[in-house]
Amino acid sequence: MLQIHWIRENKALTLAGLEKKRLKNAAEAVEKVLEIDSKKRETQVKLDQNRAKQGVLAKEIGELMKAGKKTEAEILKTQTADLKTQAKELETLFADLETQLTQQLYLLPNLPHASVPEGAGADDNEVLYEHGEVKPLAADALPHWELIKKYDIIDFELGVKISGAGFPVYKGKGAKLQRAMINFFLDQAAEAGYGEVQPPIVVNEASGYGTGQLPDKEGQMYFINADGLYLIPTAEVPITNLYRDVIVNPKDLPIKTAGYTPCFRREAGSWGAHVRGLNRLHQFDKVEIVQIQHPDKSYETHEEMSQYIQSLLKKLELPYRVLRLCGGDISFGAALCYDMEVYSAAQQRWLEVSSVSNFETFQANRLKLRMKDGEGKTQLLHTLNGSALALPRILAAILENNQTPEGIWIPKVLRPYTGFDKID
RNA sequence: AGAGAGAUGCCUGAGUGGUUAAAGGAGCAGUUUGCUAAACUGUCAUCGGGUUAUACUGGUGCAUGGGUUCGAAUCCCAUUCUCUCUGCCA
Repeated sequence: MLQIHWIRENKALTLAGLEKKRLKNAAEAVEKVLEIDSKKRETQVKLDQNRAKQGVLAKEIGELMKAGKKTEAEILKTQTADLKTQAKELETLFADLETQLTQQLYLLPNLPHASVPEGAGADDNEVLYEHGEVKPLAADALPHWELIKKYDIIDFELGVKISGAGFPVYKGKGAKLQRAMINFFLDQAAEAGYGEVQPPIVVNEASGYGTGQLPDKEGQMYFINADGLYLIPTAEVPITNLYRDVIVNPKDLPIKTAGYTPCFRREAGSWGAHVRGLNRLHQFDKVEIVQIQHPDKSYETHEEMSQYIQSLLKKLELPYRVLRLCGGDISFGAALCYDMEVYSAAQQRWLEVSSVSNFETFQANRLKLRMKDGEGKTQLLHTLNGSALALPRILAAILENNQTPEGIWIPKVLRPYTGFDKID
């Protein structure tokens, strides 16, 4: 959430940023926010003055009562009564304006970083870097949804029976490979200095608001009605919310945390060849890395996280590219976002396997995640996160790219974890 | 799930209706000593008004939401959470 006093003082910058993000009616939205804000502050002044008077009167009444001057106290009481009726009106108005302001602010996305390219959608994203050779496959090469049947390592029909579409059952070497990847990613993260956590995979409403999934992406999350809890769409939610309402010591920065969790997404309305097989699931596994950083250093950190994620892809020997998302494609809360995509040879398309974002103070403002700066003032921190990595599409790419007549070769780095070197 | 106790700032913790969220600790800033340490002083949540910025100044905040009262950390109601005991259980 953007900070209202920042918008107040940087109206032009706010507007330009919102337009780059392709927010509809940006000018209108900014005007509305500022108007509510000014009314709210006006009301607060009146209310504060009213309360100040009430306080003075209450004190006087107290003294009169002590002195035994009951009739004089009664006179002052009638004055307080008038103030109280006024105060009640002002309080209602103030609360209403406050709600309105929050609701309006929730509608505003984060402002994009200066390096974010202009653009309306996925076609305008900037390719920053490509790595690895895209080898042509044999004419009889199969897409991963055929390979998993051939080698019997993932069963979608069984998943349908016990849960529904998009909930695959991993079997045999498929299940083992999943477990191997999780351990590999967690070990790598530990080596890179991330503290490991195992967070809950259901979260309350406050956590959903903290990282920005609520209110606008409510429909994307599974909701447990009986207890008012949401299944997490990503470990970003519980891990970042560990630091909700926390004032950290700047010496402890950056705070680096990693965790493995299953992720749940309803993905309402998705269909077609692009969501076939492992391309898009309702439940999948992911290792997530999160950093909390000093505002002056968050862009260095973003670069460092991007390099770290790329190092994983290199070790897995997968061809990949890095995109800098344009204003129209970048997510609601992010100021800067790189997507990592691996090339899926049999599908002949790029698959997003990671997304690393700097949220600047957008989440921290909702989380009330702060530090004390040099002058003893509280200041919002920056939050960043990235997938390192999401398993299903990595698995799809490994299956498709590494298929040979003898079977599917496991990347060398994973072999100590799987205990086998090919699926056949 | 049942009974009892409890929830106060970054942390510990006093406070049972009348100006003040006591006190201590951590952190930070300043002063002093040749460095460190120590000592001393200050600061310590949040929204405003005011100012170029200070200064100055008002409100709110004792788990959350209501209520009683001229006045609530303190009394009442509801909710959430924590601890202890009992029950159940991977």
